[in-house]
Amino acid sequence: MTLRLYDTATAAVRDFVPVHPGKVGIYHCGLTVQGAPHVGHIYKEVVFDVLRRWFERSGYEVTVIANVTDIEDKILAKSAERHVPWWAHAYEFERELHWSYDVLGCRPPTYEPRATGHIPEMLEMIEQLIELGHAYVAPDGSGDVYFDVKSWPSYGELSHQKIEDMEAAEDADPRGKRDPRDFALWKGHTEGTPRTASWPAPWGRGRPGWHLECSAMAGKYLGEEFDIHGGGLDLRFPHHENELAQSTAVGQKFARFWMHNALVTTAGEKMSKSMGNSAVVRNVVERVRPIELRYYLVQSHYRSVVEFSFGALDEAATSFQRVEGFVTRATEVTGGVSPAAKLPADFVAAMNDDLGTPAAIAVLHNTVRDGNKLVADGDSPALRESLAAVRGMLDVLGLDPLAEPWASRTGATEELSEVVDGLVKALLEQREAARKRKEYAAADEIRDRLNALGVVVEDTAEGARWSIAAPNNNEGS
RNA sequence: GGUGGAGUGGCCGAGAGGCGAGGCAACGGCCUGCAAAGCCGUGUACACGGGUUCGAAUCCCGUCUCCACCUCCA
Repeated sequence: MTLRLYDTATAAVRDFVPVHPGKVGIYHCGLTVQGAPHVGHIYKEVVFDVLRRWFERSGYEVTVIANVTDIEDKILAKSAERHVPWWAHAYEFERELHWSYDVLGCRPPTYEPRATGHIPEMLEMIEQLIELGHAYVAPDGSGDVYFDVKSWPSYGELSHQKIEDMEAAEDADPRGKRDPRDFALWKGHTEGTPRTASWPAPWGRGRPGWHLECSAMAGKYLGEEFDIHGGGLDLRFPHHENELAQSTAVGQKFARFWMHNALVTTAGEKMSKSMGNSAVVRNVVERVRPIELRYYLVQSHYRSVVEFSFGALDEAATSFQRVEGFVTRATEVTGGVSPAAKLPADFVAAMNDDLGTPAAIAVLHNTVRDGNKLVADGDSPALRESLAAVRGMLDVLGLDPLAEPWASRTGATEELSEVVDGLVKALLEQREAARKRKEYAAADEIRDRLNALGVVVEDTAEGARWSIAAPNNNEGS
C-alpha cells in the first residue's frame, strides 16, 4: 500500500510518487522570529516531524529544509518598540523557537537556512524575473521591485482564485505597484529603518520581500523540482501562491505536493488573534509535560482545526498516561524490548491514508488494551510483541517515552533519583510490613502521605511500585 | 464580493451510504484489606428542514451558525 497525501494545489488526495526514487525532499515554511512561539506555531512543526518520521519509517531518505525568516516588517517594528537591534530581536526568538522544537521532541531539519543568509540568491532570482518580464522596478524611485501578477496567467492556481475576484486590501499602500495585487520582491530602504536591515542591489539598497526567500532557498537546497512544500493553512495565500508564481515563472517545476496543516484556534479564533501569553509553548509545558502536549497535537488530524483548551489538553495527558503506563509495566515485566520494525497493518494503513494519526492512535490504544490483559500473566512472547508494536507506533509519532529525547528527561539528576527511589522504597517496605500485620490504618497513612507529595502507589503482583503523579492542575479552561 | 473549511453523544475527537473509531468523564461488575492501575460491561450522537434510497451522520436541494484567507500570519 502506498502513501497517499492531500495536495492543496489539486485539492485531492493523491498517491505519493517521489521525484527521485527512495528520496524525499520537504520544504516547510519556518517561522518569522518575531516573538515567542505559541502552540499554533509549534503545531506545524509537530505535523511535519511526524510526516518526516513516517517517510523514514517507510524507507525513504528524507531531506527537510525549514527556513527562518529573520528579516521582515514585524521584526523591525517589534525590535524598534523594545529598543533592541532587529538582529538581536530575531536571534533571541530564533533561540526560543529552537527551544520549543526541542522540548516537543521535533528533530531539527536537515538544514535551516536564514533569509538574511540568502540575499544573493534572491537578487539573482529577481534579475531573472525582470528579464523575463514578470517583475518590474517601481517607477516611483523607491527601489521597490514587484512581481507582475498579470504577466503570469496561472497566478491563483494554488488557492483556486481568479485575480479579478481578489479584493485588494483597503489599507494597502499601493506604492509603485501597477496593480494592487502585485507583490514585493524587493523593498527599497526607507528612512527610519536601520541601515543594517538593507543590502545593496541593482535597484538600490533594500531588503527582500517575504515570499522570495522561500523560493530561493527551496530551489537552492532541494532543486528545481521537489516533493513536498508545507506550512500552515494561513500561508496558502498569499505566501505560497506567490512562491509558486515566482519559482515557476523562472522556469522551475517547484513542489509536487502542497501540504497545509489546519490552524490551532482558541475560543473559535485563530490563535494569533486571540491569545496572549497563555498558549506560548514555554507556558503550556508548565501545565502538562511536553510529551503530553505533543500527544494532544498528534491525536487530531493535521487538516482539522485544533480547538485549543486546557481541559482538552488535560484529557489528552490522561489518555497518553494510559499508553505510557502500559509501556512502563510491560517493560518491567519483560525486561524491555526494542520497538517493532513491523507495525500493525491497521496502523500502517491509517498513516498511509494522508497521515491519519487519529485512526493510528485508535490502533495504538487497541494494542495497549490487549497488551494490558497480558501484563498480569507475566512475561510472554505475546506481551513482548505487544510492547514492541506499541513502542514502534509511538516512535513514528515521536512519543516513545523510552526513546530520546524523553528518556533522558527525568527532571532530576541520576544521583537524586536514586536517593528518592531509595527513600520511597523504604517507606513502601514499612507499608508492606504493616499490611502483613493487617495494620491497614498505618499502611494507608504511609500511602496517603506519599500521595500528598504527588507519589502514586500501585500494588502489583510483584509488589508495590511508585511513580510521580502528573503535574496537571485541574482548573479547566 | 471571491476562495476554502467546520457544526458528531456529558467532553475531546475520527469516519464519510448499511455492521456504534479511539480516548476522557460517568455508572455497574471483576480484581484489591481498601485503593490505584488494569480488565469486562453500559451510551444508537452526527446543526436545522426537505428529498433520493430497501437503508443517510455520510448523497442531493435549501436554511442557519461559526471559522480561515483575499499580498509580508504556522
